[in-house]
Amino acid sequence: MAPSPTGTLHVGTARAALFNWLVARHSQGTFIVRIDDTDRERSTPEFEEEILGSLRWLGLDWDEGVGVGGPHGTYRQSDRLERYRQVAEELVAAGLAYHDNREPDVLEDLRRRAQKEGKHPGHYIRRPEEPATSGPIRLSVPEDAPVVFEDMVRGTVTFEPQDIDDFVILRSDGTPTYHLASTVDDVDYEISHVARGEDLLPSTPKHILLTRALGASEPVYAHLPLLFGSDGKKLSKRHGATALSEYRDQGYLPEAVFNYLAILGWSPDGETTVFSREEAVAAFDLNDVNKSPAVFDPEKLAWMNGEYVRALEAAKFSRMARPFVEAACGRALSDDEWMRFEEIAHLVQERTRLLPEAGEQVIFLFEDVDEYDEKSWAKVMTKEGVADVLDAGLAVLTGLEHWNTEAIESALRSLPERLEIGAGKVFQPLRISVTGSSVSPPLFESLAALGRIPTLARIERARGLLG
RNA sequence: GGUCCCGUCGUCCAGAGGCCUAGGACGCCGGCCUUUCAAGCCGGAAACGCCGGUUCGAAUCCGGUCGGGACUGCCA
Repeated sequence: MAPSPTGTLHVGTARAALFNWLVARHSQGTFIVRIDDTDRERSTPEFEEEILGSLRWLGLDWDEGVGVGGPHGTYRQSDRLERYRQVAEELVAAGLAYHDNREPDVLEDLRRRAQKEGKHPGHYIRRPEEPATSGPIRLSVPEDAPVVFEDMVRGTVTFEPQDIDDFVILRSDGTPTYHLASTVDDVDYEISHVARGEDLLPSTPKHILLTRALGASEPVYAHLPLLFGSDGKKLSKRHGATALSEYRDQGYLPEAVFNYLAILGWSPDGETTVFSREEAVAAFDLNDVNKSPAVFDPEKLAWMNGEYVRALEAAKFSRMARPFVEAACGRALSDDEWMRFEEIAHLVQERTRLLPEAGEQVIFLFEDVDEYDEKSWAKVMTKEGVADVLDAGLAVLTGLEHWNTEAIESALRSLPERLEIGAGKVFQPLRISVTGSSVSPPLFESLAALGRIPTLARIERARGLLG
């Protein structure tokens, strides 16, 4: 795994990392995280931290690389610039690469010519007659044989030499291009498997040629299908959240995101959708990964998150929900208030897919209800007899000796029969009066958690509005 | 334009010549449960891009076609 710290960790990159991790864990291999920061302009330490943090959050621990060390230094390309420059020069000395001092517009002409003739630029971007001693260094692409390789997800992939141009490996400022740096790293770090996005498939013959020029043999490649947005285009900002950290901040559970990402392009058997990390590790095989791109569906992720939220231990759910509840209320809650939440937390948990939803469900516990959901009011509170229901409710609740779920339930349960109306006709007006909406956690528990005084006050208030 | 990759329900994933009247999941629709909403349960609509070929038999193999995508930089 070799992210570039030029931005936050993208979900597509996270998925590639996830697959790398699965391969390593499945085969008891070594999962390595290195940093591709040759783009000094855009790379920052902050992004690097963000990316590593996101990886850890997802649960992708690495055995070797940035932060944890290993036999190959810092695993940061910016610390190896000299190594890359040396390799490039050795290749020049060996006659396998050359300096190219042609002007950009000369090269541009060659490309245009190729395009005009319906050919690949590789036909013309070649070593010039007169070798230069300055300028960027290009690799000399051997023109005698096609580059063929077995991709673990694509199968056999073939590139003709004319379709590969003599690409730049060392820029004129002496810094390596991505191709050089990443290939040298693969060789130096003895990488056995490279699983990366399909967008790098066209670069792979270059990497293979470079690897061979270095006298090494290439790793096994696996090019993962890309992630698309709902419009079938490469996933980007306009499709919603693309940074993994946004999901963390919005209260998604890492296990759920892990599971969802894993199922994009792979499945253990075609029947199972929800599975643990361990099950994924046990079943994973790069050969089983799909070839076709996958559309990232936030709806299914939300559902999946709900599966994991419901499976959470009660205490853990409360702990995780707290910041979202407080955010919904706009203030921190006292321990006393928090105990009231915990009374109905298990009921909230069942109704939560995304943690922020937990907050919305319990605002009524902590904030007074001074306006009501318009639709709910219109549908329920304007009906005949609602005032009588509230009066009756008020009467039985006021007389309660103990204020708890059981007492409230037994008091209210008798009302429908006594008033000779349906249960819903009794409970919905009370629900709206107390919570402000016709949708809420179960009524008796809600009233119990809210407390006697506020409950009665709210019913009275709603009763007053009915005139 | 060129090179390469891809093509099963709206979406994700099964299917590696007969087990397919194509299976599972999300979403959607209907029902049950129920004081609401969820959850759960039951049921439903929904796909092999198209055309040829190989074969007794093709979603599965081959060719073509159409469609989509990636790449095409001294970015990664």
